[in-house]
Amino acid sequence: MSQTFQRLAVAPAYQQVSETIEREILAGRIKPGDKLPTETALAVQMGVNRSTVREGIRLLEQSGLVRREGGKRLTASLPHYGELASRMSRAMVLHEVSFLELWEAAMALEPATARLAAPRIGPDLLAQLADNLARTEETLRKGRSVVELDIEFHALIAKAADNKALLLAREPTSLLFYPAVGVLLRKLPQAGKRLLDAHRQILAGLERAHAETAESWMRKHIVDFKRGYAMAGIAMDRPVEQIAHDLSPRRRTPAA
Amino acid sequence: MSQTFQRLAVAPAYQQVSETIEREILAGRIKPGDKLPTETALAVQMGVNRSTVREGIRLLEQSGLVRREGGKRLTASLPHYGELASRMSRAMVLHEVSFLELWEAAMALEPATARLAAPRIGPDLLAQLADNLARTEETLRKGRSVVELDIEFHALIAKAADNKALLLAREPTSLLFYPAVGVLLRKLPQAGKRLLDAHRQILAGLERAHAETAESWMRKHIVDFKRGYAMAGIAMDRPVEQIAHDLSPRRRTPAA
DNA sequence: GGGGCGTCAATTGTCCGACAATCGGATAAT
DNA sequence: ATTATCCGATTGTCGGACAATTGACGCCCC
Repeated sequence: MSQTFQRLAVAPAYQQVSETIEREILAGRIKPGDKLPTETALAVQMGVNRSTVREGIRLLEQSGLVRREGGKRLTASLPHYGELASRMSRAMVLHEVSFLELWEAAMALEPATARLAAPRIGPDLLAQLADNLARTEETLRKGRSVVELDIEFHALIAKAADNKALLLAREPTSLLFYPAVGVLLRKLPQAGKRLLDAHRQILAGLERAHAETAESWMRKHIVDFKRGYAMAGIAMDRPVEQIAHDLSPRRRTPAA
Repeated sequence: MSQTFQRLAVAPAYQQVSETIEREILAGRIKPGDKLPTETALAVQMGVNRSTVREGIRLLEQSGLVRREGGKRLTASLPHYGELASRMSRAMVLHEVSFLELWEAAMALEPATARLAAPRIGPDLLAQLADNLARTEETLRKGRSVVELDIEFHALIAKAADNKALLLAREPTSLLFYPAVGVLLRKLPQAGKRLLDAHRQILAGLERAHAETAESWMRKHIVDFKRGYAMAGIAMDRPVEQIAHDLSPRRRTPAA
């Protein structure tokens, strides 16, 4: 009854096409920005039909290694963080991630991000944060949703931390977490003031390049959300579902 | 000189096909595991050619929402974490992430993961960790590379933390970080013993469900890597490059 | 009756050829 | 110099075709 034989892997041609081109890019023989050969040329070189090449190209296109600008020639490209992150967050939704899980992840990521950002942030991002803060205040006064602004605030800090690994690690969680926080803000109006307050303190810490302040206020900020959920009596262990459903209406890349 | 007009987005048909099917899945009208209609049926329903449908399917296939088991009928599916993570780490390599960035991310993620794992880990994973430890010891004695085992050790802990958001956040970093640590282990043989020691302490903490111990030893463990890099005089701010090049030789899914 | 085997239609993977629309660029006209 | 016109190259989509493989059904034998 031994399971001695595995399925022998015969990859369809279109997959091999994709892998072949991918290897060329990964190995650096085709650099981001370079134009790839035309479909017909690829088909001839690889000895397959153009239709097959096209299917292979679709795979690369979705993985972000290749991109069609406008409607013309194919160019190699670096996968965009935004697309990766939004794909990941969609995956998380499908896997029914709960608010608690998001919160725990945010607890690990956001304070650390703030701490790193403090000594590295420059005047430009500080100004953007200040502007974000002002708009948040304004929006809050009008009683409108500050979810996008909240996401932006934290994303700006992540940018300031200047760490691509961390940026990519936190983005998917953030895309789901803050919308989930939005639910809270609607239920618990006073949470808005607390959010604004925390943002102010965090910014203050960053302005003084004071890592401790930035980190600890960020921690309080995140802790607050969980407290808010408890206070509002929202179930934390249930899937966040499609709260963030209408985000990322991504189509073909608009010209640069 | 105002940039008033954006490129108006005309999505090609194959992309619309992909988006249409994706919406059906995201909305839950097609559930993971369900079989999708045949290519011809889809083509007829959407009023496009089968080739076009196929190209659309490739997009979905790459995003993991759809999967072809063996060689037959198309089924909806949840994106696999492993594939997502390895795609992300490839992206990070292309973006030339440095060891320092990975280390900072690991510093944020791993101790928090260990802390969460401590009260949640079950006997099964504890046994697997113990086994991993034994194999690590053995492998180290033989002077062979423990990179895979190291990755596995930390992945097991992440599994024990039972947090999908965190699992997904740390995996891509981990896939690059530990191979980068492998470089260190080859240069600095005594680091192997320190690694083993740390793993032992972490496991001990987990066994006693002592979050503090697990977390603080994990922190020491990660800090050690940076110290090792400094000691070995390896540049930390340079891209990790294709250290993890031969990982993830993923082809089409072997039959279940 | 149940398990194994052949048959057969359905489906996929690949190929071929075709054509309108669009693009890049060169050339001519204003 | 800018605009208009033309031409070849390339992409997006289509139609049809066919071998290989699969799934399902029915048949046969024990």
